[in-house]
Amino acid sequence: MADGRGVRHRLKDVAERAGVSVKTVSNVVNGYVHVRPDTRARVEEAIAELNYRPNLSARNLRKGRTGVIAFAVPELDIPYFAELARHVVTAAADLGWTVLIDQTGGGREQERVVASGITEHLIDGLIFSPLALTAEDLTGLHGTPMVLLGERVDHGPADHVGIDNVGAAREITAHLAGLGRRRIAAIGSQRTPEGASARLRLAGYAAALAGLGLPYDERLVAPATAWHRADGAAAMRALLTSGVRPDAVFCFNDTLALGALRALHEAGLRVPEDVAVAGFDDIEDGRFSVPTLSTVAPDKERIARLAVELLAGRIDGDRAAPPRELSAPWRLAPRESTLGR
Amino acid sequence: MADGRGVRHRLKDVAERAGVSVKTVSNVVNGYVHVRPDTRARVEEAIAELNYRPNLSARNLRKGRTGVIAFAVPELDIPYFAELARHVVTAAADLGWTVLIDQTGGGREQERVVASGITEHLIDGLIFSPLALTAEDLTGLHGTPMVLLGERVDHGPADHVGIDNVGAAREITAHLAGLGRRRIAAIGSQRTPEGASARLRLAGYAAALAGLGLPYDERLVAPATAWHRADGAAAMRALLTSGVRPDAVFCFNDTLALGALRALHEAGLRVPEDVAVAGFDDIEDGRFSVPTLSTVAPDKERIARLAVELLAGRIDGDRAAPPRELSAPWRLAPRESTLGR
DNA sequence: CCTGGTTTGTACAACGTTGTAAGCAACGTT
DNA sequence: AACGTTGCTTACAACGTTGTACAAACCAGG
Repeated sequence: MADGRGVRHRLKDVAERAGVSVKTVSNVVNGYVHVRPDTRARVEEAIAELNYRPNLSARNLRKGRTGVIAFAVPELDIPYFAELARHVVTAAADLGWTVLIDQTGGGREQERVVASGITEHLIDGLIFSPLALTAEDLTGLHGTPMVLLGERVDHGPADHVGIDNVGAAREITAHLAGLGRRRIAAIGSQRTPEGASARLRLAGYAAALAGLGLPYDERLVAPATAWHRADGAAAMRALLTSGVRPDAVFCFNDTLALGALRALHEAGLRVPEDVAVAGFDDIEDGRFSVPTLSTVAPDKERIARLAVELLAGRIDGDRAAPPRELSAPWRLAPRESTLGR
Repeated sequence: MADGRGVRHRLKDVAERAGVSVKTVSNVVNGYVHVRPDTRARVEEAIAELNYRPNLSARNLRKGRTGVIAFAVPELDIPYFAELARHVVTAAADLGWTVLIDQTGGGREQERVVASGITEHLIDGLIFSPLALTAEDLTGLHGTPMVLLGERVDHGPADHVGIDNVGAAREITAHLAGLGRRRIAAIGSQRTPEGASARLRLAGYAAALAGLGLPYDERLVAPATAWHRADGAAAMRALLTSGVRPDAVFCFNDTLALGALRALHEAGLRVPEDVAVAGFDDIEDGRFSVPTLSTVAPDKERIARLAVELLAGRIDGDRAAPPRELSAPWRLAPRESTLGR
């Protein structure tokens, strides 16, 4: 009869309607066992009639928990982060958490604000993929449990999930060399302290060359301040006009590689016949680009699940335990941009 | 001296340290004007020393507001939604709101759960981009202010922001015809009730043909259940093997178009010489694909801003006012996939 | 029919915050 | 000197929920 939709009701309203105490309704709502079946039925009926929904702010205040974790990324529309976000949301939902996604912009100050807990008390924990933050920015502020992703703050004061960047970069470089390429360029190096991933992938690249007895040629290493498509295209153009003529190029992520493909196309060069191209991240775009993109495929689902589980463990368990370092698997995904059709 | 990081402090702690009442601290925190400078200074010092942060759950409980709005999309890693999400987060931040991003999966039941307010009391409002939901699913449940995006629930019981799909589809089809193409195919039609955007874009396509005196050929209209790259590729392949040979194709979104590009490439056909391709959405990928993708570019930033402003208006103002329908501008973005290089 | 245990329900206080009403100075005006 | 005014501060109650402590009702076993 009474509908109640649109109006906010409280435990008290339900209690009055069912003729029981507020706490009994609370017990029903929370699945407490010792409630007589007929009482329970009456309460549930009242709940349904009033369309009662618990006030989460009040519950959170009382319990000291919100059931919300945040996932902070530099930018949401960078495909790698968007895909990762999807997996984090899914993994969190499986464990009963809601995810609040936070966009930092990637600046150090903004990231520091996020880390120091601007959203504190609204979230129980934070999964953080920083770009610019240093380990020092993090020491001392352990208000909220935190799990770090990416390579920026390796061995910092918080739990961390990453992959073996050096090994993966070495393998994909070796893959290019295995095709007979000898003048293998790299796109995406960064001199700034922010470039932790860049540093590791460059190290892997260099290690592969050394292992194969190939020279490390400075001129073949192109920097890229950001890792967007436009930066990849610009770096590729710079390589092509610089006189050195690579026969392969390892881009430190897939968007750089897609930009490089574009620049090679504009220059009238064939991929992979003239220049083989490889990326890193295995984003969806690379499976449908022309040509399809060879890449390193990190297990994003695993990364997300490990991060969520690690965080859940921190929230429920020992917050003082020493930081853990977990590594997710990856595999090589060779496609047309190196193998041809 | 006393650091206090890592420990949670309350107004009471700050008050004791500063030698004032709890309410005075609250007043300082909230920028209340009538606080003597020296008192304010003492309080601020205590706040800094204890690294005090307000408990948002408590504040929310007291104020009846959370300062959080939700943005619900089918999938986060669909580029269009990812880009839209970024704009929503940015627009919301400008107005002092935090955005909680919700992933529905696109199923009707899941969407209904989100709409009926599973997160109720945690959010002040909801921006919702439904795929499967019907207007009936929404009637009656106005617990939380809501703004709808997309074409699924046009003229429903809630505020709505969209673009002129029919007009945009007609224009881009006319653009293809203007290049001299006569056998213009369409990819992305849907017979299900979910396909509201599909229906409108198909109508625009048909209207353009009619206006130009071109025949509407059933065989040139390819269905696609989902609008991912793989579906676009499959639909294109089906068109090519069906015997009808289009000289242009209008895909109802950009990911379909990128898939179509891929399939055309595999079939050895040149774009745009043999087949011109156009999409819809103007996602970042299309600006770097080979060839770059001609498309309809909706003003996503405007859509996001309108939605946030509309929602903010509902939250602060009249919730009973009749639903508003707003339309965001769009423009044609012709690129290589129709113009060539 | 009492005894002692379990089951079922209740009253009260607390979580940390802010709105309300009111107190107390210090001031300038009659 | 008595009187509002204004500026600054405080005590108290409430927001809606759940944990604690306890009372009432129930059930067996003697």
